[in-house]
Amino acid sequence: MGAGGNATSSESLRGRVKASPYERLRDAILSGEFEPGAPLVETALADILQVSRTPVREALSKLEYDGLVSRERRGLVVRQRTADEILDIYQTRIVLESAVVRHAAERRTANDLLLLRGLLARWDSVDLSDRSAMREANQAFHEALWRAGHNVCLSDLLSRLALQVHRFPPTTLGEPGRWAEAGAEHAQIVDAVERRDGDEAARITSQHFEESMAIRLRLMATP
Amino acid sequence: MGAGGNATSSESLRGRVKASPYERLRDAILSGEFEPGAPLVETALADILQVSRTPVREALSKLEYDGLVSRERRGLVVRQRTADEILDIYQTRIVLESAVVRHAAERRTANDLLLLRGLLARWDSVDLSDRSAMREANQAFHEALWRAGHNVCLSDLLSRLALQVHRFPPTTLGEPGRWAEAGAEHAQIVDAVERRDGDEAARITSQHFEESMAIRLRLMATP
DNA sequence: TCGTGTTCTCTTGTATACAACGCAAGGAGG
DNA sequence: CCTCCTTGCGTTGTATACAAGAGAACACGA
Repeated sequence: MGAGGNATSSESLRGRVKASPYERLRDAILSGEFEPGAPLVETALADILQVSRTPVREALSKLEYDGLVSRERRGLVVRQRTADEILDIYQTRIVLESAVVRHAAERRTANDLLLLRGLLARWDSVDLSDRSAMREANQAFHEALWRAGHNVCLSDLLSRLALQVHRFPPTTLGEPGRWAEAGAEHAQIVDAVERRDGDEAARITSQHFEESMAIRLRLMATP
Repeated sequence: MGAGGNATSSESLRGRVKASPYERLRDAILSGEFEPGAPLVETALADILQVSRTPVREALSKLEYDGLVSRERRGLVVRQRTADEILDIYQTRIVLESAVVRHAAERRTANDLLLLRGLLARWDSVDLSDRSAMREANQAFHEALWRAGHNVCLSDLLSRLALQVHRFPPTTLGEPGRWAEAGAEHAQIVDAVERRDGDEAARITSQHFEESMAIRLRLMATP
């Protein structure tokens, strides 16, 4: 189809040039360009991405491992998470995030702390009308925390888990007042990590994500 | 099997018929048929497995995600874990296993308990000279524990993590006296789960895996 | 003898062709 | 009118052909 009139999703998918099929498809799913439950036909995606089926298959296979697409009786579809699964994912994430800050409190270097303080300082200057900037700032902070834990296995697991709750709504930080509250909690976590107080850091982290989970559940209940 | 004379690894790889390339390669790596660091050339594996490169590539891609193979500058090799990485994996596993039994204590059904008791009862009748039977019994018990936690996300993560420490030695349960000790700890865990005492179950589980980690580190230090 | 440039081979990445399978629609028989 | 079978199409799974890149070996010159 020359002019490419109808396909709503082809626009931004065509746009990104240097990214791999995996990254492009992943971003398309995470951004909601593909609705949950939408069928993913290899030949169609190959057409849109302007590559052959082979790299598309590879990308889909990775996305299946990421838990972003699932295999139906026939073909793959964008994975639809149930409320129960979201709950499971959050509970798992709470466990892992708490563990990682406990490690961070024990193992953090001066550099880790510097980086965390830097990200914390930028928190209040983020434009609250720009959701993607908010998401990015939050992501950067938590990634810095993961790195400060100095456990590659833990941070790998967390980066994969984090993918699965980036789906709609992309963040729970849009709730009124939540941004500032989250910033305060982050500061408390960094303080505890600086004091090498693992228990306290883990406690606050738990609370922080419990709150986030509660907001998401509320959002899911009232769409 | 006709000509396949030299290849030491082709024997059991050719043997299994119905298994997918992924399963066959995974088992070959886990069983140590492929040495850590050994190069995995697609065409060679395709030859051995009697399939084309396409399914082999797919299998290797999954194995890379499992962390069992890693990508060098040129091609893939069986992943060699450093002592630090093993430590990271164990620490992560301790966190997750503790969390799962805490959940199990809260959510276990009567059926879960029945299954666990059944596996526990079989523990002492396992042939201690049969390493693979030991590994299987242990695996079955822990999988039952994962299921009793009723958190799909947690059990998925754990089943993948468990893959990564199945490498040599396949189990730490071969140490003198460790089998009985582990059985006793398992029984304590199940008791705590039955009493719905999550804290105690988590505590014992932590200890259990700390011990396992200590044995493995000792084994790694003196090969 | 050592360093460097070039070629050559081996391996991966990509595209395409073919086979097998499942699903759906349509027709025939009860 | 309903049910069951058959046929056709769409999609995935597999094989193979081709292109591009990285290393190694070799030859040539200093």
